Amino acid sequence: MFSLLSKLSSLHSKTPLHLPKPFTTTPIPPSQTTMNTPAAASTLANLILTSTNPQSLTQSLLCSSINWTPLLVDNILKHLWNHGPKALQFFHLLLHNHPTYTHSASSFNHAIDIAARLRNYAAVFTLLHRMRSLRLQPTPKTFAIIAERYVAAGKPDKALKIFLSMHEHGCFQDLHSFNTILDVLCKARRVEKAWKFFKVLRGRFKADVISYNIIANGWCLIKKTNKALETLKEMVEKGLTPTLTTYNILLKGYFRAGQIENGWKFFLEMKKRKCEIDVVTYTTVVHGLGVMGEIKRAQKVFDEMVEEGVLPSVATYNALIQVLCKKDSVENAISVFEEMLSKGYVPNSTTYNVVIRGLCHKEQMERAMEYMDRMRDDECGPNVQTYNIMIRYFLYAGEIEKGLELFEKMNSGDCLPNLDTYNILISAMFVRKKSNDLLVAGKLLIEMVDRGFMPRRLTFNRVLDGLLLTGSFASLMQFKDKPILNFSWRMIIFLN
DNA sequence: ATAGGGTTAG
Repeated sequence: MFSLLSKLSSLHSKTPLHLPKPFTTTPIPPSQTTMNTPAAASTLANLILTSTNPQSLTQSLLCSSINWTPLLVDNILKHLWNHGPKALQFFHLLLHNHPTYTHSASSFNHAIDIAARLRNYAAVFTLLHRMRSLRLQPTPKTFAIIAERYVAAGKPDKALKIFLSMHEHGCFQDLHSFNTILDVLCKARRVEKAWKFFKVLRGRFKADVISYNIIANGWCLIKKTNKALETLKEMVEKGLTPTLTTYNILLKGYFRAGQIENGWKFFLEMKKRKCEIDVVTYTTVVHGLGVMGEIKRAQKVFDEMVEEGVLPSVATYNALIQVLCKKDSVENAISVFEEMLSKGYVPNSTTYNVVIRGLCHKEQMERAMEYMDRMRDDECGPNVQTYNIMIRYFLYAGEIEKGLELFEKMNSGDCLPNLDTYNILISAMFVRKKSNDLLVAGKLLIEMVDRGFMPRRLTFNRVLDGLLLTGSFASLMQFKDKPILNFSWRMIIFLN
């Protein structure tokens, strides 16, 4: 807590420190005038995470003169993304207690997203109504968020229902929002449902090329390339003209379905027809050929694009580096990585993650760690995916302590573990058959549930069985008493 | 945040 405070004051050392009121127990952040830098959001997020007393947290966030802005609030909510309950606690704390600050529509959207992800639909609708009473009209984005969460929770009909009732919430449906709901369904692989819905309403919304592209892409995602073709045929019959995006969708569809020669022929056709193929087209082909092990051809296409004057993007490099890692050698992948640097490209977290995964796969954990450090030096620090890769491979190699060490590191910093992290760690706690590992698994299970993540039933049963068999259940129950209450409450819901 | 290209293990 005090190290946090010193970080806060070092951020704004020129501003005087406001002394806490005599009765407060929690240190108060110093006076801030422009506290909306990413660092400030991270510091405040950590303050919220580490606080155990809601009242003193309220004091800290309200008594100080933090200059609350929508951007700062949004950034804090993003930091707390993988700790939904804390994120909502913070949002409500400002909503109900701050004398002057009012949340923006964007912050409301974040809060609604988090509440919906926790499947707390009552809270979602309360927030929706609160938005309206504050005269912040819910936007089409708000409904897209709710629909997406409904679909993810296996309730696509609820998603359609909320879309159709948008106007009752003061937001009218148009072609944009129609396309959005179609995309939400398709991305969640509910293409059949999207297609039926589309056929009923395409006349009313005057479906355009984008609508058809969305549906075609959906069919491609579930590897039904023929269905995509049929859909596009229908589109042309309706007098709509395909765009380059349409062709790129189909091209990707062939490769994804493993129809590599169809994809290749289609690519040649695109070139012959003189439709201006772009960087996306080339990236699709490089990746598509590469994953099928056609490294030479992939490399050739990459060279060809440069000759044709189409500039590769970071995504193109990422595709090439990935397929080299998988089907060629990490060393060749790394030389492409270095080549990309020398040409002035700035690698992103995907680039690093691809390289790191390649190294891990070749059991070169130390080198992988070095690339993790390089990420820190660049602007993009290691993200959840980076940690998950490293932890997974450490555990896989039997280096459980190192995996746990990395977990502790992320848990105390500003990169919170997600559902994958917990699943990876918990399942590794059963390999050594040590009773202490089972205890750790139990703690992880409590922690994940406390943060709003739902364990799979199998995970839950394995952990409980393990604890009961080794007699560790009692000692687990002494692990902090507050989370356990929350834990049992949630478990009742979980077990119905 | 209206459509297309890079991260995911088994």
